[in-house]
Amino acid sequence: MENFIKRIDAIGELSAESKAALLDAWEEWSVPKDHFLVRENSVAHHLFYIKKGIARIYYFKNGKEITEWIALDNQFFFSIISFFEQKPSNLIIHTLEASEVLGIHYDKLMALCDQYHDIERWFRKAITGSLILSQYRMDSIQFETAQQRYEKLLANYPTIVQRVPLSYIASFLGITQETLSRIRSQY
Amino acid sequence: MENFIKRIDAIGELSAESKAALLDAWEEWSVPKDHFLVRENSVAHHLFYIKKGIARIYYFKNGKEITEWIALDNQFFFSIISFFEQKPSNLIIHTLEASEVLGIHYDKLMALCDQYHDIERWFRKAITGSLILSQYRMDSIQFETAQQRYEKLLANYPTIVQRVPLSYIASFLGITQETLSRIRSQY
DNA sequence: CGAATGATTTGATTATTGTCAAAAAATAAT
DNA sequence: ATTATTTTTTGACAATAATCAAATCATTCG
Repeated sequence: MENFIKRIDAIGELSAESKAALLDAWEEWSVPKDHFLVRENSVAHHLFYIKKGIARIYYFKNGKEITEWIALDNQFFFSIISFFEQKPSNLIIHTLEASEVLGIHYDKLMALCDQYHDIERWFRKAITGSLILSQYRMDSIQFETAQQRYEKLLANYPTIVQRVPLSYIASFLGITQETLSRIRSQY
Repeated sequence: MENFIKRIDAIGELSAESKAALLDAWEEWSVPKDHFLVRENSVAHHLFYIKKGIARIYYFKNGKEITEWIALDNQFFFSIISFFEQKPSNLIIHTLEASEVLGIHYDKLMALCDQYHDIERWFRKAITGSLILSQYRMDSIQFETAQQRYEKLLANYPTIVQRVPLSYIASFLGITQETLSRIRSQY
């Protein structure tokens, strides 16, 4: 639980009471490899945090799998559009390793935001962080070559190559697996 | 002021008191064409709303202008990273027509968020909208061809082509002006 | 172990867009 | 109105990555 609380604290300060209420709202699951946390065409009810393991967030577009995000140890992750709009989406969340996952239900989080002003602020800051990340990622997709994006990914997550199949990494980078394979052969 | 209030209301409900406080916090400027609302390497102190006119948000990257956003009538716009982190950025905001602009100062907005829980929630919802938009834009950049992106832009903002130079539109779409010119010649 | 299945690499070709250069068109200035 | 300046278009070519196909390489299972 240690790292999780650190991540919660890093987002924004909370009163003791609010923090206790927030921490209490998370459910915990231990799931095997190849488990679906969110299935296709369902509403994303939870915002997740991965304590241990790997989860892949992906969807089908014109019959092809598009990997939107790969969440490693100690990351928050969720299906942004489906979660906020509480509408079904084609987004799928699937574990690539046996994982320990925490999740908070949309209704519970909203209730906490209603009840505690500082949780509302905390969540506002969390979303702000997401938005900033999204801006950086957009810049990366638009202006960096496939090779630069791959090198950055390696620098940020050195273990990812050993733990995630090439095809998923390629699709996360927005390139084909053939292109990624050619980039790797250059080393 | 009519449309502005509609946009404020559309984001989220506010009590009469909060709404009055929020509305009171906006400053109003009438600026000529070619006016800089935010200069390079300065901190973005304001979140803006454009009542009338056009503003372009851009920055220099490797000596080239990159247009991050083009704000037309009745849109909110701001330099996301600089505003939230209150750090100087290379982002420039510049009017392309004589414009009427509203702006709220970062400190004032934060103070209102502290004071009124429902303004905090309102702002959280506003940022959520921004994040969702950002996700859709990322998808568009990654998977749509330049032509598809141009057609979408035309559908959403039919007047933009008459009001904004081609080179800015191209840079907003993430393509060169030569490519955009070739797309247009196909019609 | 050895076949079968799945993942990755390699090869050949094509499509899209970028780059650099110059021409043409549009706009502004004298 | 004519010149000057800016903007847009066109042309030739190069670069990046996609597509389709086949060949390796690795892993799993009987």
